[in-house]
Amino acid sequence: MPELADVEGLRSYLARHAKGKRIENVSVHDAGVLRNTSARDIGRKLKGMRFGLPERTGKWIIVPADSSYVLLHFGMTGGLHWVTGDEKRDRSDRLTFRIDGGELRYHSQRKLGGVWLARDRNEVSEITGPLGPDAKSVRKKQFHELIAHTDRALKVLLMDQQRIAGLGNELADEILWQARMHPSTPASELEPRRVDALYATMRDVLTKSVKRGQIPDEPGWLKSVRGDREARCPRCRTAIRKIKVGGRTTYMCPKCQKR
DNA sequence: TTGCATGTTCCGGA
DNA sequence: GTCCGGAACATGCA
Repeated sequence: MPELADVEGLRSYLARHAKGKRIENVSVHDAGVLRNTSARDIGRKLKGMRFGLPERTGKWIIVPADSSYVLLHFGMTGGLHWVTGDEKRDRSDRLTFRIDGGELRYHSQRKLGGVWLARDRNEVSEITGPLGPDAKSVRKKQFHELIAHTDRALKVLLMDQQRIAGLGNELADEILWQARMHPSTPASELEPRRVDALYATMRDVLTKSVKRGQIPDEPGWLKSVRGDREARCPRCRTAIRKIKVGGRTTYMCPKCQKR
């Protein structure tokens, strides 16, 4: 679930329910998601603090809590759940922030993401590591610079967080399918006009996906056939091919996406 | 039972 | 230094 669009959805969900509210306590149900803190430490540091406006960079959510920051990453499975009643905890709920009026639960099935604490902006960037400009807001000129000068596969570049932050396996496939470009195309082969087209498609896919908080699972979207046993291209009905690019399973249409 | 999964990092080799 | 493939992390599902 969590690529740029999903994470942006989680960010606004968090803002809607937790912004400005005081943290009463933090319960850790599975310390396996704590990355640079402990159950005791996170409780001690956050108790009494107020959540500020959460930000998103790439697939990270950074939430100010008074003078410090909470960083959330969701790996391949994970999310947030706001609970106001006495709803029973799910087995994948790993941590709960009890705040004014309810509980914000961080859940993650596979625990590939996690929760970090940072004291300042410097520590925040040490934790996230180097990130390129966010895919949602990168400018066209900068996109050209990022795509040029390398023979690496387009899909690999799009997913490289150090280059452009936020795109994952599904968004990269969706963008390349909509742009009708083969995922293995060496970036340097793209003429400037094609880079423009790729940029425009990326913007369009992201705008529509962010609006829904996920890639639209609708006719006309590659996402709608992802996982189907005998997936067919939503455009031309050709059998979708599954190949490996950059080590990841890649859905593509051999007819629409020529090299 | 085996393979695969929306992410990231580390390691060895070319 | 660059790039690639594979393994690892932990868990559930087909």
